[in-house]
Amino acid sequence: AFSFNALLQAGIDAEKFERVIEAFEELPAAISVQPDMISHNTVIHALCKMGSLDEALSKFRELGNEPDIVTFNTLLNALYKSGRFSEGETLWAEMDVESESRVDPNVRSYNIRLRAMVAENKSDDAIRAAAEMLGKGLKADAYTYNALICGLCVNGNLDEALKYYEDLQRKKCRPHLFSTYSALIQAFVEAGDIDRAFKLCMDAVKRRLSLDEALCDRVVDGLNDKGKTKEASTLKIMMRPEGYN
RNA sequence: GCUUCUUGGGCAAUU
Repeated sequence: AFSFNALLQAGIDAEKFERVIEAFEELPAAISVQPDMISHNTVIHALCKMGSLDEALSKFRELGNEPDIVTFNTLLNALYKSGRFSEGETLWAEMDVESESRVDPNVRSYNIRLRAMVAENKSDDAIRAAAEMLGKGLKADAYTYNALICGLCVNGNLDEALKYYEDLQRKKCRPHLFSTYSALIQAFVEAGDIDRAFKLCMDAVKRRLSLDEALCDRVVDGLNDKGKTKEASTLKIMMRPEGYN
């Protein structure tokens, strides 16, 4: 069944979703393999990716008590991503409920949900959910921080974003630094806090991270507007790709 | 142990 599952996954990688469904329906009888949970999850993933979310959901219902954490995560992600936030929340509640078929949300589940919450401009809910996650003993990872920081920046919740950023500095997990820094710097530029933006640029340089040129130019312009020409030229030199001389 | 689920811009990656 491993090679059967690998075949299904290969179909997803190649974006031949109809072929995945076909193979899932026809091959087991033809080559006498028993689809396992991974097979079911893979085909549900394929249905989600081809936009047949409702079909994916009915496959999920057919599984009864079988669905595992991957099944839930796949469907939650698809629901949230396609703008069906409240249905996602309903499914979350179903997963998170006390019953014999209970499935404990893991860090990935929370990461998926946190992204959805900030995308819905529900920063407070996201902050609460993150705290709840930590309260359960789950550890925030790079995805968690990235989702929170980028989402809070976009929502203009800069104080909270900075808190998570500082929190992140103390951890050793490696976030996706490019988007984390880009989101923070852009948000502070737009909020007119050019000093903070400059400081973040310098932090990024220290981490040997090359930032987006256009964004750096905006910081340079902002510094010049404030008469901070020394900082402006520092940043210009630091950011030059052929720099370090 | 190996196959399924969440973020990601560029560069590079010895045939």
